[in-house]
Amino acid sequence: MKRRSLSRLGETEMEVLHQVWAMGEASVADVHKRMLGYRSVAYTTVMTVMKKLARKGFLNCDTSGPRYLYTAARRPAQVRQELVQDLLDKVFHGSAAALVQTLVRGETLTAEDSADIQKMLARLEVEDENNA
Amino acid sequence: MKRRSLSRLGETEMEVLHQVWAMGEASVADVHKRMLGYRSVAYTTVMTVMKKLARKGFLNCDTSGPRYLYTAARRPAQVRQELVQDLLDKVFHGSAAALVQTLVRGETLTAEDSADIQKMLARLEVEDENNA
DNA sequence: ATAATAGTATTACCATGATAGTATATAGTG
DNA sequence: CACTATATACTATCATGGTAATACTATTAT
Repeated sequence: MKRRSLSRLGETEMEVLHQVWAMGEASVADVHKRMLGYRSVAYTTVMTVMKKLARKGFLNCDTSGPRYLYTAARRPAQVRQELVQDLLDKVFHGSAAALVQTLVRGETLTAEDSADIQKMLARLEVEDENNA
Repeated sequence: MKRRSLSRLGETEMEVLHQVWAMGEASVADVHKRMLGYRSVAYTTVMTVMKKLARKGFLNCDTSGPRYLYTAARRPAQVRQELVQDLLDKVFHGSAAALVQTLVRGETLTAEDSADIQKMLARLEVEDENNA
């Protein structure tokens, strides 16, 4: 079976990952409680998902204490990067410009987004010049 | 249980969809032949995927002729838009700027990409002014 | 008309994601 | 030290995506 992109994450998995990232260190109970704030889910479901995330290398689990404590095993930025790359390849054949164009046309960009992005690109160009 | 995965479209599904978009109108054989150009896949696999895409509303199927002809049921731009929105929500909590920042930091942007994007944003601002 | 060909329908298997019930271990408390 | 509250382990169900073999049907060439 073709084990494609290791960064295959389901919706709930992503959700849980976000919670752990946000808390830095979390038990199953911690994550469960936070998730109950906006939707219903069983404690055991969260547990299963966290275990899967650990098996896949997204989380580390410290089992030395009375309750297991999970922490991020990989840098969030890195994980996000891979997810974006995935979409980029699959949907836009690798063209980042095409992706941004979709954002522009979809009216998903706020004025602030636009300004922020321009700032980032400007900075990027300065760096390029320095490296050249 | 309609929880779709992060992309709501599988990899092969996306691949096939791209082929149909590229050809405008295509039979299973057409798509299959093109796919064989870069990877091996069974004819029946392509057929099954196309049928699934039709059931999900991404493709229309004209069964009147001797062979079924599939066409896009929804505008590609629209579909891409949704896929990006999905990633935006799930991974970046809706922040387009954060997404682009990931692109920038991941060195996925070529100089042309950067230039293209700036052009798009500039155009966008002009439009905003006109609408204001 | 019949056989070969080409196309579609049916069916199925496996992996994995989403969800959760039940069983077991363990830490505090009286 | 036994008891209960809680956490984890095990297991199960269901949906869907990827893959494809096999069976059926229609077109075409002889």
